[in-house]
Formats: sequence, structure tokens, C-alpha cells
Amino acid sequence: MSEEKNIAKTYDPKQVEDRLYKEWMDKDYFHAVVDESKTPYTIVIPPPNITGQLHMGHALDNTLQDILIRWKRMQNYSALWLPGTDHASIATEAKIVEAMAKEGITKEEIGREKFLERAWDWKQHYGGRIVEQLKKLGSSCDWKRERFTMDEGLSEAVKEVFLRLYKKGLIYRGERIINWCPKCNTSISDAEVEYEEKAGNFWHISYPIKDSNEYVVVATTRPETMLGDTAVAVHPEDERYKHLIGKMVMLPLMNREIPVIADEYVEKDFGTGVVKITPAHDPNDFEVGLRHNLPQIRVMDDNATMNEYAGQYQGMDRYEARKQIIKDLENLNLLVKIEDHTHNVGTCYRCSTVIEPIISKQWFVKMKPLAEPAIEVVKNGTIKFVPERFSKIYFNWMENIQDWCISRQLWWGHRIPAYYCMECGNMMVENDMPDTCPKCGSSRIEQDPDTLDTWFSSALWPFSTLGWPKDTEELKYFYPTDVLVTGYDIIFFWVARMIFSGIENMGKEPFKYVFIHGIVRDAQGRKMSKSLGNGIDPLEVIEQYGTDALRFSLTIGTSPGNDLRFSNEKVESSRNFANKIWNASRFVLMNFDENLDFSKVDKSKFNSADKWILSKVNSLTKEVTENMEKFELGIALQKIYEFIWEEFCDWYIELVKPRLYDREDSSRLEAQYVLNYVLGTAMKLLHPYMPFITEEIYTHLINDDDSIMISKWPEYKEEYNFSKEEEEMNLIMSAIKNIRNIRAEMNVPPSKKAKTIFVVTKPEDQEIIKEGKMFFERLASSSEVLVQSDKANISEDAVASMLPGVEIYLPLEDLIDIEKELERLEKEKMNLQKELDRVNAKLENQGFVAKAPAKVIEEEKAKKLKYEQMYEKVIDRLNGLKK
RNA sequence: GGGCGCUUAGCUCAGCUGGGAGAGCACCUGCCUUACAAGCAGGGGGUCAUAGGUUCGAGCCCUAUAGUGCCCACCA
Repeated sequence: MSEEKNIAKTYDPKQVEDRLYKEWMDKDYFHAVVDESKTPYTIVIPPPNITGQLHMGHALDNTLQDILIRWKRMQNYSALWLPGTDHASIATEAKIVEAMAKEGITKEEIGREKFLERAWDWKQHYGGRIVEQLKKLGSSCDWKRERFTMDEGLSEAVKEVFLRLYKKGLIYRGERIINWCPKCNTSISDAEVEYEEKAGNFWHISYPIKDSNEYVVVATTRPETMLGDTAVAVHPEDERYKHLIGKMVMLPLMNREIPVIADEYVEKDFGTGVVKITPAHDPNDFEVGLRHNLPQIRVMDDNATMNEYAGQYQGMDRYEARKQIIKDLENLNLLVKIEDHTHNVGTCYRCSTVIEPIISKQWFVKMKPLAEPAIEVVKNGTIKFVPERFSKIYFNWMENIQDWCISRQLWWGHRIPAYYCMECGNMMVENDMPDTCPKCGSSRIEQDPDTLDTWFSSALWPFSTLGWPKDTEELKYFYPTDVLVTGYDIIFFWVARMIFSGIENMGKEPFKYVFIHGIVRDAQGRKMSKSLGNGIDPLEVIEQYGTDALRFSLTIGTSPGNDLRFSNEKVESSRNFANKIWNASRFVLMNFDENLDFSKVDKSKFNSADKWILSKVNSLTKEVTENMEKFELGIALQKIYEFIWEEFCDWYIELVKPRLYDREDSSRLEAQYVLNYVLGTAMKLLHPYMPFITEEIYTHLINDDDSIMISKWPEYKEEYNFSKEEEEMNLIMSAIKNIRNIRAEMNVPPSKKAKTIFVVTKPEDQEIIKEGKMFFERLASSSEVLVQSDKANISEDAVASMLPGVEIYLPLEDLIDIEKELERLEKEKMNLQKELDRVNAKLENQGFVAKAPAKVIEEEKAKKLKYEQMYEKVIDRLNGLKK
């Protein structure tokens, strides 16, 4: 905006954004330091996956964080937004395996070391992509502190936590039923299983009782698991089967003898009341098996093909085996019936493959002791969810939590710091690999091949990124962080785990607020997804409309925790707003003279319009700040929008024009001062939402700041509280609106000026109107305004507008249409009558008068008076015209 | 089976602690008024899902119902 005289009529984000971002970076504005003279304010970014590409979810999440951090930075906090990325073990490993498959190689062929080399290469190559994209969004992250979940420091933190928890007995290794993803070839945690309702079958299968003609019928949805059955269970009180308890049945197809046991777990009324027990392939059966000392027979390999314990079905895929087993049972006449049955099937959240519950030796975190204090900090308000209702979801999960399976059969990730002696089998959990086994002295020691769940390291993010386990200055100063901003879909994976990890390792909660947002949907309300192909690329939106427009669209009219729809129309109107600001600023700057000297401003020269807008921007400041403190960003932005467009542009700029155009005007300098002040203040309030355009404008306004980014957040000023002038302006503005309204309804073209407008009002109000004379002349298309106390010289056929205490007459001469005017007045009369009826009904209501607060009653009384006066005038006017 | 949302103008959504229903887009009318036609001025349009209840007063609080969406849960 250097040559004010020929600035483009439309705002071009491309001329601005990259340049300003680079400037901010060069000037180090994003960098937050330990500064005891300031209060810290910290946000840690939800680290995007290195495999990720910026999508609308990121755009929303990071826009909200940037709004908060920019705001706090302007409020003089030492505001740290700590960025970084996540190694995303499953997702990344899958990508690399996929890439290798194209070259025709597998990870087993090249081995762990070579594979990890490739993975790091991949990270070097693509890991920075999402970071660059975040920069396009205007994110004011402290890039000097960028971290990665697998960098040295964080890996140290991971190891430290593992050792601590292990020593406390909170991490253990054991054989349990875990969720196995046959495609990703790894175990996954309960949280990583997504249940999908699928149409399936209920197969009723006959199991013959040994040495008897009797048989029991079991019902199953997964017949292939029967190969691993080690018992059949009935309810102990079930009269139908009581006599069979203790007997043996012949497991069909396998011809293995298995016992009939009694267990309360069985529900008499469901299915046939007889349950096959497969301890190695079902979590409930596993528990039953433990109670009854049953063997565990695992009949599937890790890739979900039947193994050597599956007899003749060995080598078949699990579904192939299922088909064959059904066929074989049918041939043996053991298949009693097939029912349709829809049930929830667990699938892998990464690849959607149906997971297989399988018994496996894995590492677990014991959750109960960790969950308790984590529940407490939310219960007692140390951590607050915004909106509050999400704490219920959190409680529900935490209170019913199961142990967390943290080992993964992957290579990309933090390797579990457990070592095994190959001689004596001794297990050692240590920082580094021991040279010799303390038990047998052997040096044949190998590290556990598994890695940790990605979420294990992200759980430590709020403190590991600040240097923990080292006792750094940053950690002391910036921890606990202030707000965590994230979507509700990630509460279990991440938020909950950060909370207990923070308490356990730091002795303190990791953040004070969890600010939850919804997900961004497409224009039809569908979730944006790759498979649907309905995703809108934020970078394309930025390219087409600019970053500020994108950020505005994602924030305006939204409320915490609720989903929002994204549409082109919305970005367009956002873009239009940016343009509006641009042009308003262009106007302001065009009307600044060289060497403006605001030290010469005489504040006593402020007129009612000046005071009105100063007062308005003053209360805007207060309200916006209050809204932001409550995380009501959508409301705050809405208010800023309305202020800029309606109050500043539509009214103040129009009101101020005559003073600017007349270079001799005695309060021209004051007008320029107010324009500069109000626009500057509005830009500051808007800056967190639309960082680029506000900076571009602010730096061209007159102020002592090098950047709006580091300017001071506006504060409420008592000296700019002008309630009297606000009322006066309201009167003038409604008078102008009325005149415009009349002219429009009378179809008077704007070019046709009214010669004279007569304003009839009480002597004590005449000053106000006189001051507003030029407003009428300009904004109500008239060439002269006469203010008087009576109707002298006003022609009978003038059109009138009645306001409380003010009558306005427009002599429209030959343009007047008496019929039309009568019609209009009748309509007005009716409206007033309606209002009067309502007010009267209220005031006549004894209950209202007796119980409503005095203030409300006073307001109603004032309204009544106002309407009565207006009504009378309208009646007078009607009578006059009808003569 | 539990839990949580949502239902407000044709469309997409705001509406903070209960005190005269709002915005954007769309629509209608008139305007290239020297910041802006991505604009200006004016206008139409809503028994706030339904039924009860609390209250002087309910879009907002309570109860039920319907529709809709999401989350959680081991019924084989």
C-alpha cells in the first residue's frame, strides 16, 4: 500500500501473505522466551503426522490456536506456540512398505536397519511438507522450538517414562487377548479399534456329547474359531443343561474332547444358552478360560491364515476357512441352522481391516492407578473442557478404562527398552543394552523387537517438547500449558493420555483448558474423506481466496464443539469482507495528508459522530475481549465484522466525508485522527483472525508500532465512554433511515434531491439535529435542513416521518402521491398500534408489575410513552392529509 | 443397551447468565453517489420440531414424544 493514490480496488492476498510471513519470521516475532517480567501462555500443537497433508481439520484446529496465541501475544504474555510433528508409526511404516512394494521388495528382505534408513530418508523428504503448509495458514508457531516425536530429546523422554512406569509396576508384559490387525501386522490398542455394524450370520452348530446320543447346539458368528475351542459353557442354573456339566463333548471337525463347564458369564436367554469357549480368540472366553484353567489354542497366524492347530484347514485364509468349515459341518449334518445377524465388527482405524482378537504376548500399561488422579483433575476443575459436556465423554472412558496395549510389531517408532538374555531368558528393562546378563553372565543379549504405540510418545508431548526429563528453564516457565485445542475425535487417543501422563510424570496437569472443536464437513454436511473425494484442499482455498478469507470462514458463526460446514459461498463472503476492509482502509489513507500531526488534535472538537464511533469501538473492545476469554471466538468475530462493516463503513465513513473533502474544515484533523484510531483498533481486534490484511493495513496507519503482531491489545477506556452521544447518534441515524425509507417507498431516485427537509423538534433537542444537519444533507439526499419548533412553512402535502420527539417532513412537491402516502401512514399506524397493545398488555399484567425487575418495567413504560407520542403524530398527519 | 448433540427465514448457521427473533447466501425494488458493483440504499420472508409444565414473562429452564447425527458397550 505504498502509493496510496493508486492502490488496487481489490485486495490481493498474494501481494501480501508470503511477504509478511517472511517478515515476521525474520524479525523473530514468533519466538517466545523465558521472561520473568511476563506471564507465560503456552499452547502445544497437536503434532500432525509426517505423512500428513494439510486438510480442513488441520486448518480449523490451527486457525483456532493461532487466534488464541496471537491474541495473548498482543496482551503482552510470553506466548509460546510450540510446533512439531508426529512420527505416526503405523501410517508412516505403511507408506514406506507400500513404496517398497512398488520396487518389488519387502521390509523383511532388507532388514530392520535398512528399513529404518529408508524411513528416516522419507521423513527428511516429506516430514517438512506439512510444516510448510502450516506456514501458509499464517500460523505463528515458534519454529525455533519445533520438535519431532522421534528426535533425540523426545526419545529420551519416552525411554524415561517407560522405565519409571515399569519400575512402579505400571508397565508389564503379559499374554492377553489383543486386537490384531492382519494387514498392518501389528497389535493395536482398544482405542484404535473402530466398530462397524455389519450384516453377518449366526451359525448354530451341533456338538455331540461323548458317550451319549445327546448333543448341544452352540451359536457363533465366527465358526472358524471353533477349531480352537477348549470348552463349551452353560449357565450353572440352566435347568436344560445342568445334567451335562462336567461331561465331555466331541469338538466336530477336530475330534477333540472338550469339557462342558458352568459359568455365570453365559446368558440363558441369548442364543441357545450354550457358548463355545475359545480362550485364544475372544476376550470373554479368555477370562472364562482363566477361571476354569482351560488350554489356549491359537489357530491362526499373524496374517490371519489358519495355522498348524487348525488341522485340515491349515494354510487357509480365515474367511476361506469359515466357508469350508460351514460346508463340512453341513455335510456332517451338524449345521442346525443359519440366522441372519447384524453385529458390530471391530476394524482397524488405519486400514479398516477386520481385526482379529488373538492371544499374544504384549506390553501393557496398567491403567486404573493412572486414571484415578486423571479423573480427579477434571472433576475438581483443574482442567476444564470447553464446552463442558465433553468432560462426560472423558469420564465415561476413564472410568471404564482397560489396560493399554502399547507394544506394536512395527519397526518405525520407539523401540521398547527391554532386553532378553538369549541364554537364560532373563528380561532386563534398562536405559541401554546391558553388556552381560546379571543372572547368567552371558553376553548374548537382544533387545525386544517391538516398538511403542505412537500415542505413547504423543502423550508426553506437553512436557517432552519443553526438555523433560531435563529440568530446563523452559519447562519450569511454560509448563503446565494453558490450552489444548483439538477435535472431539481425539479425546481418548491423545487428550486423556496426556492428562494422566502429565500428572504421573510432572506431578501436574498438562493444561488448564481443553478447547474442543467439531469437524469440518462439506457443503452437504458429509464428512470430508479421501474415499468420497469430497475433501476441499485448504491450500487451494488459500490460493483462490487468501488465507485470511479461509480463516474467517472457519471461525465466523461457529461455536465450540459443533461441526461446521464449509462451502464456497462462505469463503466468497469472507473474501468480500477482506475486500471491504481493504477499501475502507484505502479510503482512510487516501484522505490522509502528508505529515499528519496528531499531536495537534483537539479532542474538544470531536463531534457526536466521532464520539459515537469512539464509544462503539470502546465497547466492542470490551465485549470482544470478554468473548475471547470464554472461547466464544465465533461471537467475537461476528461482533468485529458487524462493527467494521455496518458501524464504521456504512455510517462513520459516510458521516465523516464532508469534513475530509473540505480541506478547510475546522475539525478535519480530528476526523482523520478518529479514523486512524478506530480503524487501527478494529484491525488489532481482528488481527488474530485475519493476520495478514490487518498487518498490511496497520503498518500503513499512523502509529509507533513496527507490526500489529507485537502491538498492544486494545483496552476499554473510560474517557471514550460516550453514552449521551451514542443516543444522539441513534436518533440522527434513525431519522436518516426514515427519510431513506420514505424516499425508497415513494420511488424517488437518489439523484433527485429534496430541496428542504424540515425537522420539527423541541428547542432543547434542536442542537443535536443541527449538528447532524450535514448528515441529513449528505445521507438523506437533501440540500437544506431547517430545524424548527413548529410546522411553520411546511406544505400540507409533505411526507412525514415520526420519531419519538422528532418529526421530519419532506416536501416532495410534484412527486407526492397522496394515496400512497396515506397507505404508508396507515401501515405505520397499524404497526404502532400493535406495539402499543403489546406494551399495554404487559403493563396491565399485575404479575408483571409486581414481580419484574424495576429496570424492565421502566423500559416498558418509556416505550409506551414513545409509542403513544408517535401514534398521535401519525393520527394528526393522517387527518391533515385527508382534509 | 447406555450417553451426548442437533431440529430457529428458501439454504448454511449464530443466539452469552430467561425480558421486544439475528447474520451470511438466495430473493424483490432502486442505484456505476469521486473507498468498495466482491458495492450502496430500501424491502419481503420465521406459531424458534411437537405436546405439556415452571415463570409476571420461554428459542433459552423442566418432562415427554418424533426426526436426525455422533460416541461408548464383551451378549457368544
